[in-house]
Amino acid sequence: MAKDTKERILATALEMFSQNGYAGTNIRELTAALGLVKSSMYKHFASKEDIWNALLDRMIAYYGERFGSPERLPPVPDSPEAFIAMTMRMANLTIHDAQIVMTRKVLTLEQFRDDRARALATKHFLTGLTEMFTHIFAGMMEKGLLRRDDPAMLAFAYATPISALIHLCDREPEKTDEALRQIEAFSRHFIRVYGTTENA
Amino acid sequence: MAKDTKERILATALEMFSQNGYAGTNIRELTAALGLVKSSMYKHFASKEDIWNALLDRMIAYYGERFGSPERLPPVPDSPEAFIAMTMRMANLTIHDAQIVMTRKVLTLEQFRDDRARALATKHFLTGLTEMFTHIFAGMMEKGLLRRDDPAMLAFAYATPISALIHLCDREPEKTDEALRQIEAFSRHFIRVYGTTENA
DNA sequence: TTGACAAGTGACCTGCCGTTCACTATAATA
DNA sequence: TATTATAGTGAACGGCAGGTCACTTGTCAA
Repeated sequence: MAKDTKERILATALEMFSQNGYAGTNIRELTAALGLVKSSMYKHFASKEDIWNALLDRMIAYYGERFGSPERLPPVPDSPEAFIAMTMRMANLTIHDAQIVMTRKVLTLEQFRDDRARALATKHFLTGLTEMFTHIFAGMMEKGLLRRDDPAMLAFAYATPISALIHLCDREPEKTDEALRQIEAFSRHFIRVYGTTENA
Repeated sequence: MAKDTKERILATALEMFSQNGYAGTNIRELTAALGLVKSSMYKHFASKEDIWNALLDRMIAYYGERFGSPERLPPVPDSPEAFIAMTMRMANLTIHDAQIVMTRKVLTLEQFRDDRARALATKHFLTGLTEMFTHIFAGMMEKGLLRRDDPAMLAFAYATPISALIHLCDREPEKTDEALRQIEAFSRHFIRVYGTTENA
């Protein structure tokens, strides 16, 4: 085994932390899953907590480069159907991407004891999505696709129901299909209520 | 110390489990908080897991008797203002009642490893509130307070944003006031969008 | 060829975990 | 008063947790 051991430790730690939590994970199991012995871990990290901090650094950095900069904002859709399609693309990605799912789970489990996890959880679960949709809705209002209203309020009203269904999928993955159907139904409902043209 | 020790153990367990999780809680601290020594716990419960199961039994029973029966459904409001007032009453209760807050937190922390916690979490966070508002909105539509639409979809669209803000309060209690203001603003927005009469 | 270094090992340490058990104190019951 | 059940105690348990360390191995540069 080569130089990527540090990466593999982080990957496995994310897996185990997201399933059993930080306190419920031990170094023996973690390293054994990599075909190593627990003392080997200390060649790469100073402690268990060090792994946790490195993981959080990663998550924070990843979130920042992915959603932090304005140029990363998605393009404003050109039609109601394009808006629904974009929603479904995002939902599918965020529900099926193992990395993202594990990140959400670990933030869920550690949000009450770690301040950085707490802050990142709020971004992931609430403000991040809302800000993104605020931008999109402002654009759609300019294009005449949505009735004029407070884009931030609409974004909040749109992002949080979807977020609730994403959490449901994290909790009960067997309900994923049902949740995706519900997301689409809600998206269509939303367009029906807030849209300007009543096509399809 | 008397016969209510069992109750006090359960109460303290809920406190500690909701803060540090099941794995992050130990019997020594738990009993010490009650002025007892750890071995005393075993006069009341067979094991740590036994405490956990008893706690879950309680939570499930409490939820059932509180929200399970149809006669426990709240009355349908008679005006938009009454609806908003009811929402704020509910929100204040659920955000400030320590017992309820701890229940939500513990379900959040254990939802991925315990099947009963998983099921109860979905009820608490999603289906319970949604069903309640489905009933309320159906009644409000009958009374002509809401435009005719699918009450279940409206309930989902109303309950989940509020639920998201409740979770925010659990995570960052210092944002409680802001969250309550946001809930009221959202509630007014909702009435503006879905209501039939446009009075304040 | 040698030396230095990075990666991995296994034995060992300390400390805490949940749990058991023989015991005591108390208070109600017979 | 003697008996019995209940609640609480403290010492001890085996086990496993995170962590340290002297050591081996492999790689590569000097």
